[in-house]
Amino acid sequence: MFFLQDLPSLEMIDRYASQHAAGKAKEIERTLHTLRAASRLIRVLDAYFARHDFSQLRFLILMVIDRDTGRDRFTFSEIAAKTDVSKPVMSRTISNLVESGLLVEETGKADGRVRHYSISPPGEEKLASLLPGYFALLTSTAEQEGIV
Amino acid sequence: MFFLQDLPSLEMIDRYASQHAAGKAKEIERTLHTLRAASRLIRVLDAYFARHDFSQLRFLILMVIDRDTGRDRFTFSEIAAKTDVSKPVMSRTISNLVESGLLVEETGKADGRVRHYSISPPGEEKLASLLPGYFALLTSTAEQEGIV
DNA sequence: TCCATATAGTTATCATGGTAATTAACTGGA
DNA sequence: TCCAGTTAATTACCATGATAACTATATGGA
Repeated sequence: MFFLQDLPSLEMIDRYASQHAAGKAKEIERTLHTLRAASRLIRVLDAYFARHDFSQLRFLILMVIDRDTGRDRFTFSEIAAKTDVSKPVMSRTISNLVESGLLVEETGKADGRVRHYSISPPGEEKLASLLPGYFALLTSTAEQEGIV
Repeated sequence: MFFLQDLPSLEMIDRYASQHAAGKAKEIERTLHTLRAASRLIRVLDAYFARHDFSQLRFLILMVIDRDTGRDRFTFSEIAAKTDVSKPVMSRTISNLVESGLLVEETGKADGRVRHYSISPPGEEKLASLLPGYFALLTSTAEQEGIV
């Protein structure tokens, strides 16, 4: 997350960056602006999921499993690859989803190390209940923050 | 942070969002793209500060105190207002900076509740040592991720 | 004066991100 | 066959974000 209420002015950026990024002040300003807008959007989304006793990562895990209409089971590694978080975080988060009954776990028959996961009916319901609000926030906040 | 390696395709977004955000698929796609790019940049910056035994927030605190050329002391509340994090996080992070000698703390004479902070010479040095790499990453990563 | 209320900051506790080290299961060559 | 190396996932531990509850100090009216 990036946290500044007031972004540095162009003049300040120039003062700081002139030695090592001369002439890039305008570019840096735009990047900081985008960074702050995105951080705020992430915060809004996190708060939305927290209000529903959920988290963005749990939501995204359900989504990446659900969105592939051709398959219903994915391995731990496949999910991890789609979501770009570290394995320990994925491990903990998936365990949470299994404990709360939103994912179903099966250990691989061919390879005993591999865990397979599919969405349970309650998982489908949870995902469906969160999607409208998610997309609504995504569009409205992005507009407010000037991301789009 | 936002975590998806593969963003949902336009078709998927349409399928998910059509009921509640009809016609906004293109907009949602752009927002998700920006969100992912910003998350990656934040991760790169965090890694940069971690390599230097620092954190983005500690850096930003030094910067907001330093950048105001007209003043050298700021109260806790002033710093908190400039940086948009919760008070407990600010409290912990400032304590850390004071313990490591980068900030100097004084308790207010007029009001015993208020804490004033100024940057120490080592704090100035630390800030100066981090600035070039920070702006370099900001420009290069932003370019790579297509933020600019 | 003195207490109720307000304000500044801290402490306690939790959630969720990370890396390093570990455990469990598989694989391939001596 | 069997063990050295590899791969899949977990455990242990830490950093940094949050909210709720608390402590310490100040203030203003009876």
